[in-house]
Amino acid sequence: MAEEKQQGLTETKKGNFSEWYNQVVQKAELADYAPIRGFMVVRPNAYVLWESIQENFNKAIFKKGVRNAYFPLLIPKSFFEKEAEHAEGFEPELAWIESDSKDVEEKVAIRPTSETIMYASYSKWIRSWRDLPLRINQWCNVLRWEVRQTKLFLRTREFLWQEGHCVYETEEQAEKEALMFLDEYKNLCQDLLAVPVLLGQKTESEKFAGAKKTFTIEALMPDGKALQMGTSHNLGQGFAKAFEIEYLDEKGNKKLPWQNSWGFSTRLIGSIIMVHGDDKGFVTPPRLAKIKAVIIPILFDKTKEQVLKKAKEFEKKLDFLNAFVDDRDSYSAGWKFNEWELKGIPLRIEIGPKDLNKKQIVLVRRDTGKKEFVKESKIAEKAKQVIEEMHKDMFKKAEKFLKENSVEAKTWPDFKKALAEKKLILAPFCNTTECEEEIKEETTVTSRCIPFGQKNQKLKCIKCGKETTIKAWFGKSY
RNA sequence: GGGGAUGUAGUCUAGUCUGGUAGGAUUCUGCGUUUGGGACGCUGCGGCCGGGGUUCAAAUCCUCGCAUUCCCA
Repeated sequence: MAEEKQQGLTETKKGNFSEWYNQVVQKAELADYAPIRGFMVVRPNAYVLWESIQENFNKAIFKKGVRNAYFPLLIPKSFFEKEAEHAEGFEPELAWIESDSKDVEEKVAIRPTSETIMYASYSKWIRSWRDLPLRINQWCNVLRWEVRQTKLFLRTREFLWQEGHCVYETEEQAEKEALMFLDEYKNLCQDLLAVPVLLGQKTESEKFAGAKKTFTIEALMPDGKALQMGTSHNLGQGFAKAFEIEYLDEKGNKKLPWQNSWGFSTRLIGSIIMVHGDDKGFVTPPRLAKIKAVIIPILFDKTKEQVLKKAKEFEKKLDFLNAFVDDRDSYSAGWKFNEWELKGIPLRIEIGPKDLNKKQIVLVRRDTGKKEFVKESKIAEKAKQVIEEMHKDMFKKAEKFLKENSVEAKTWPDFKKALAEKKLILAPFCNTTECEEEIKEETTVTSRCIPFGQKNQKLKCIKCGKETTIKAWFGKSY
């Protein structure tokens, strides 16, 4: 009957994954294409997820002393010239503003990231060791003029993100906190989005333009591609030098501070769709969901009034889930089931005449479709419990997939075999740009990260055979 | 970076080869009957991606552009 369900998905997750993804995004009304190539409209169903992410993350970083602020959209050309590596990295993707205005002002570009514009302010604000550490975050949009094929949420020219930018007296502090924020990212992904991630450091060729070190969290998508979920950088003193951020220490000596920056984007929403979505549509991670339950009354003429009254009662009782009654008259119950499954509301509560008599309701989980009869008096408690179970089960399922699809390779043939199986591969690596280039040329895979905490090992690089002490994750990536 | 494919109503699609009144399904409006896994009857609204060209005549042919998408590296 699938072909008759015009509203539902016509492609499966195991079929054409890319087409399935596009359908979920559009049919669950998460995003739509904009009239300009490579741009997207974030629709309310997805924006509410972003707000939920913001709410949670703001709370976490506030406790770490971070305050939110907002800096300008436009960046003067000269700012890009101050830090050479940074400029070189972003130059190809910059969008310059053209203006018919007669004013001859300096050429400006739309921010691809805000290091430069923020640090210009920082250099004015920081005078003393007492001004440090300075920790500022901003939520904003950025623009990177991608030429590659775009994909809703995963790669668009404009996207929403947060970028934190901190300044410290010592490198030790800067790096320690870069790792601390990375850890917050991990918590956000795993505890809120139910997406397991691998932590590590980026290789030389994958690190951020202008950074000394880049740390990352990476997730594995169902098609075997890795998705970078967030990064944090030890920026060293390069930007401080370029933007003349200086301070006087306790002894009155002029010093250059150390910096870090860290960011994640609306790409996270793409990861949720891919990881948790199924053939019925989107599945909202239950802790993330703003509306956690929909109440569907089963209406018959004779009992309509009573059933609706009871449904409204539950709406109030379940206000903490932002539950709402779908009392639309023009749709059958079955239609509503399908619609809310497509849109991914975690819990469905059915109330019909049979339930009234038995003083119960029907509770259905979106992820497994499992139905349960619950006594009226137990519903709030039960709903809370199911939401937690659902989160844990969704995380476990994704974690199992990650484990089953990541392998260790000791030899180059092993590496290529694992690659053919679309796996994430842990392999000894010499961490040179040349070697990484060669691997990329031959296989199209890139390094994802170098896991933390590796003890000194005597290894030989998977490609060039040179001695090394580290292993790195490799895989295709978005 | 290379190679395909597609564009007709909110959605899916017929018509394109061979130029001649753009048809259906679904959604949507309204009314009535319905509602425990995509109900039904009647009614109404809504369309050829954009520019240029060929022609008596273009959804159809040519051309440029725009947009979307898939595969490979």
